[in-house]
Amino acid sequence: MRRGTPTLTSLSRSLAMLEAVIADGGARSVAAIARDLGVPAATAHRQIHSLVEEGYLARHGRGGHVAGPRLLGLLGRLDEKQVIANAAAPVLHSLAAELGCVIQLGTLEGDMVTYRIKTGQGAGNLFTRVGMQLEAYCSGIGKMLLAHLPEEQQRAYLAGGPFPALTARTITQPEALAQELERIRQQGFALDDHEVADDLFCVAVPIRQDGGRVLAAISITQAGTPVHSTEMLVPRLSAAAAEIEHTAFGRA
Amino acid sequence: MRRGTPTLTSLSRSLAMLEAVIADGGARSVAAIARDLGVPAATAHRQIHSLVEEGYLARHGRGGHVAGPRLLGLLGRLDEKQVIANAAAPVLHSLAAELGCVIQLGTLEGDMVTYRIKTGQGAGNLFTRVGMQLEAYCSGIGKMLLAHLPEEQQRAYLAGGPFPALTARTITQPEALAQELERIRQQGFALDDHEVADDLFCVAVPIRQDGGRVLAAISITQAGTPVHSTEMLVPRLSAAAAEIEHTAFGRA
DNA sequence: GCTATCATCTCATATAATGAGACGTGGCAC
DNA sequence: GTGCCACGTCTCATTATATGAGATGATAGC
Repeated sequence: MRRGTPTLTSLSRSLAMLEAVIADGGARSVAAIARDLGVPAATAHRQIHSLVEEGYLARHGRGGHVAGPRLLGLLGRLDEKQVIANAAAPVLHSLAAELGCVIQLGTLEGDMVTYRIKTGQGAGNLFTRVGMQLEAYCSGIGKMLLAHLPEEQQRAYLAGGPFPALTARTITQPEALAQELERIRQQGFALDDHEVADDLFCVAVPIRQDGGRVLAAISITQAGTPVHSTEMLVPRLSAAAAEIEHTAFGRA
Repeated sequence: MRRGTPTLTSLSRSLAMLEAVIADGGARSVAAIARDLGVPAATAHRQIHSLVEEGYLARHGRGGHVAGPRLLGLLGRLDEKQVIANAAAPVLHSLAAELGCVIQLGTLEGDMVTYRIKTGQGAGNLFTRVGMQLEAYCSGIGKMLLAHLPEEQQRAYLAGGPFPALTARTITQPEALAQELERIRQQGFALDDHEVADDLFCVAVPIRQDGGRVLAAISITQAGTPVHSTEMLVPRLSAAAAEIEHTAFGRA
């Protein structure tokens, strides 16, 4: 197993077998796959049987195989947005530790923001939890995501109020919200200026795919008197976003 | 490795490791994962290293790991539509063999139908090939998929003509096509009555997710004088569709 | 500068994967 | 009906491969 040597582990053989079975949509017989891969039929049968037992493949009809529940489950967690979350997790963890703030990552599902990552300390009564869904109009992440909705959907959202006030500063008027979204789109970051809770202040920036579609947003939340300025936070967040985008979508 | 014995293969260990790493979004250290899984640190390191070499994981920053390019590639081939194609392949193969016809599965990407499966014999000059993209307005699969577009998009499609005639029977008028789509939606199947080629006749039914969204369609093509009646084909196709839906979306 | 934690490497050992062959089965042609 | 062929399954001796303890190097925290 020296470096550079084309390794020959049982794992690589099994994964190659898995992909070979998946590749043809489950139609070809095991024997045919075995021939293609140049492995003995008995070996191919044993490997595929193991993959079926593991739930990574599932038998279907006569000799066919399709992706199994465990593989689908694994990949389900890796949809586009989850890919971002996976790429983001380590970046956000270290940034949160460095700044001593809570950092969150959220995505828009329908009208609601889903919080997928929450890391760091220092925003005592921030009530969000990973997996929680919140209305979009009042949070930094939510407004950022709304700001980049297709025009059609954004109009529909704005028409779909009401937008109850959570604090005295919550934006409750559709017109004001529309202006705010426009401003957010232009300046590239969103502020939650005590709009969701009286002592919380938050800055959010978008995560983009290939510089285009906004699929997620990340935010830093500070409680009470802010210790970091917006001017300092935006570039830091943007740098983190760039790193996340690169990890999630760049060449591996 | 007797039957029933909780097998302890190196494959299962590696897959468990893969999932453990993915599960936490790549944040936890290898040592932490090793403790959680109760395996020696050296083993965990070696396994993860192998997975990285295989391209199923990728290192990220300090000690973090995220999904690797090969795993993401697997995901790409297994998106929603591809999941259907995988589930459908064995069903369609046997049905095609049984009926002695060509059976195809297609999905709509933009304005074009992508043919993902083509199986069976007996439609000599049917020129489609797997992976080929064709205009939607003239084929059974295409019309079925158009019929279940959101109203907005369907209107846009109909306004986006022209629809060149491929045969004397091709529907070329937007109004006529709109009526045809409405009829298809109501009767639950689509006919291609020599609209795409002079001697081809085809019946198509939809594949639905949870009884709702139409994500794909399957069709039987007959050349020359049909040997099977539409009345006989529709239930057979529908049964196949039901089986595919169950495999793709039902409990595994 | 010291210590604790983590990552990496080596190596003897035991385990698990391998592949040839034999057997059972189903489909198909004649 | 009969024989043939391709496929799936099982066994078993052999060998390759994964394993885990421990030693070493690298890093962060105190």
